[in-house]
Amino acid sequence: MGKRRPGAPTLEEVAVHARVGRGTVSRVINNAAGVKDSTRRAVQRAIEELGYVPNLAARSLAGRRADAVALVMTEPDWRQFAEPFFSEIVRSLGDALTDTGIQLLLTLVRSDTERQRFLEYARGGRVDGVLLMSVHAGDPLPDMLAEARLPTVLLGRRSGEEYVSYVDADNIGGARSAVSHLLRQGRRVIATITGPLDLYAAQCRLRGYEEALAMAGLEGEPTRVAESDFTAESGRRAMAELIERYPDIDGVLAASDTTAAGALEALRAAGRRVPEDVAVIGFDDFSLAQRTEPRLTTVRQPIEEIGRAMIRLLLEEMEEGAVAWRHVILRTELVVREST
Amino acid sequence: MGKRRPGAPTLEEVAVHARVGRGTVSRVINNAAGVKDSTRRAVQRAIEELGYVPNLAARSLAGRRADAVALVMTEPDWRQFAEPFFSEIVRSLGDALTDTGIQLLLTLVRSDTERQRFLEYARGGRVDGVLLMSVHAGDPLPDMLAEARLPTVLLGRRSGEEYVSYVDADNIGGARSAVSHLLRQGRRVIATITGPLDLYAAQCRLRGYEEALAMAGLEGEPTRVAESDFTAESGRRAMAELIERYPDIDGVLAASDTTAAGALEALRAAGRRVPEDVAVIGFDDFSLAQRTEPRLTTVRQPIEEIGRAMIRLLLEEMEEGAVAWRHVILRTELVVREST
DNA sequence: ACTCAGGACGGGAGCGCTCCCAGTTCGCGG
DNA sequence: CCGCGAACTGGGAGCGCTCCCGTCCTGAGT
Repeated sequence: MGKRRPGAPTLEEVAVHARVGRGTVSRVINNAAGVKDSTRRAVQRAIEELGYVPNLAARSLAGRRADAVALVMTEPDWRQFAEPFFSEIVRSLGDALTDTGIQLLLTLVRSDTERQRFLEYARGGRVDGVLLMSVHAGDPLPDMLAEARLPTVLLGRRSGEEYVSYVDADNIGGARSAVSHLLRQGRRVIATITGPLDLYAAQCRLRGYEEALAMAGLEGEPTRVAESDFTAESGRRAMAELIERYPDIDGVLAASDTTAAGALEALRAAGRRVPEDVAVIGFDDFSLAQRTEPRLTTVRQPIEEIGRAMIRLLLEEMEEGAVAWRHVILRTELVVREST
Repeated sequence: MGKRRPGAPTLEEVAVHARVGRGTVSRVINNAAGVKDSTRRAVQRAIEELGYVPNLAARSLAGRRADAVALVMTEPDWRQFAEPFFSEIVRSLGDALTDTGIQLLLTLVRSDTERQRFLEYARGGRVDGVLLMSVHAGDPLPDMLAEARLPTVLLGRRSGEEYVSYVDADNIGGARSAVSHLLRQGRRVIATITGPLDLYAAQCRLRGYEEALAMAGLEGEPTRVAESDFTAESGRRAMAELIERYPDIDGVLAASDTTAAGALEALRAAGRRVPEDVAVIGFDDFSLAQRTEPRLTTVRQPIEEIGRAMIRLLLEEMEEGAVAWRHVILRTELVVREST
């Protein structure tokens, strides 16, 4: 299956053509020091003339590295997270890798078969490290990768777990400061629309909401909670439900900007003005937050930093050989706009 | 950068452990015939005991193939196409590959640098073939891949181009039959919401719309067209615009189900009943079409078949070495539900 | 008992690169 | 003009596998 381009020139042929040794050609294509300028140019001309492209399989075999890392997504997330979050993360990871010469490969793992196949691929040495998108609690993949001693970094913690490297945003703090902001504005009937509560991030945001109320001495109050799945549609439904349950509601923290956008629609439909009657806060601060009407106050997730941190941790592990687990929790920040 | 797990067992070690030759172990892990059952079992036990995993770099080097294909997306599409179309395609490609032992790798190409890097990766032999998502007209990637003699299959044609293999749906026919359906229902003021018209698929759907009107002898009529970018939001806007321009509108063909969903909202907001006042037809038949209110009549794209066809063409090219261009145009089908 | 076809099996010869050491050349002070 | 580090350069020794050919063993046929 799949004969490769036959007769592709080899490094050896380039060496002959340039009248130098293999070692020298190798040094040139790897930009290594210690080659006279004139020699280097000669080799480069030979490469040009022959249309030489290094064979990556041979390079991997000899060099014992793949110069590639995988970003693995499991089915559930990449559907619901799909839109902005996913694409933003991929972009920021791509940016963080641009000048490392490392290829970013996305892989979908939707079934046990595919998980197994990916594992063989990874253990077979086709990637030097693995990035995992929001892994669900029961997924055995992180452990399997650890067993294979493959450098691995998770995006987002799973509950409490420490024996794995991860990068996460301070969801608790973000939610807390959002709710505090509402309280400072004099709002008193504050509800929250959560994400799917089997996701640790969603649990954290809920916790932050509760903590802020507690800090304000409102512990006695009932917590007003509706669950969503991060989509606009579910946000609309959840908001409608909250309006019904708490007619005097005057503030809402949504699970994401998308959810908040849905909530805004529901509020409009119910004739409530934002922010006069009800203040709304989103989460994420993707571009959507600036296109809503009114523009959304939201908790900014530092996507760019998350991507950079993930790559940094992964590279460190690749360097040192996965001897320690690293955790980075990035600060979130409230961005105040017109909806509060 | 990135030392690989040191001391991973090699095929040689397995051979020693099982007291057989390297050849035999190779035959076992490749499921090749000509190994006595008892021997095979012994080897498998040795593999088990040593936790042996084949080194894919060595296998690629010796076997001259990568057992992987890349699915390349360029920035523009994977944002706007994003949601259902993209995920459905990936799913169907994944399914079509499951029992070939070939890994599907997604790659994002967002800049010239990344295009170049991917090309090196592909020409370096890390993949045996390339699948391209809806490539835009000016993209040089297909030609570069052809030059490198890498088997390549496009999803969706670019205008008229023939010197490349592709799989596409019959967009013209689909749009035509949708509009004919509306005409048969006695609708006379029929508009269309197109996709971005720099996309050939969108042009084709528009052409189908025009052809159906022409076939019905309505050529004199003005064509009623508004452009969208496939999102629900743009569908809503386009629909609102059409209502204003053609108050007596009684039928609409939308660019996609998502667009149609937006159009439904705009119609509801304008107090038009569907299908009594205005009939709406979508395009794609993704699951969304069954969740709208009313459920959407739509032109079904055979995603499953598209995925299978792409893989089939690619495997054929990989087998024969990219000597011919193959084209497959798949029939679309009108699925009538409640919105007409 | 002897022959011989055919199924099993072993292992040499690479695949194309990197690593690294030994050899060669160069530049410069004495 | 010689001596000596330092800067270059060449090429052997693998990396771990597949391919393939030659050998060995088995058992049926006579």
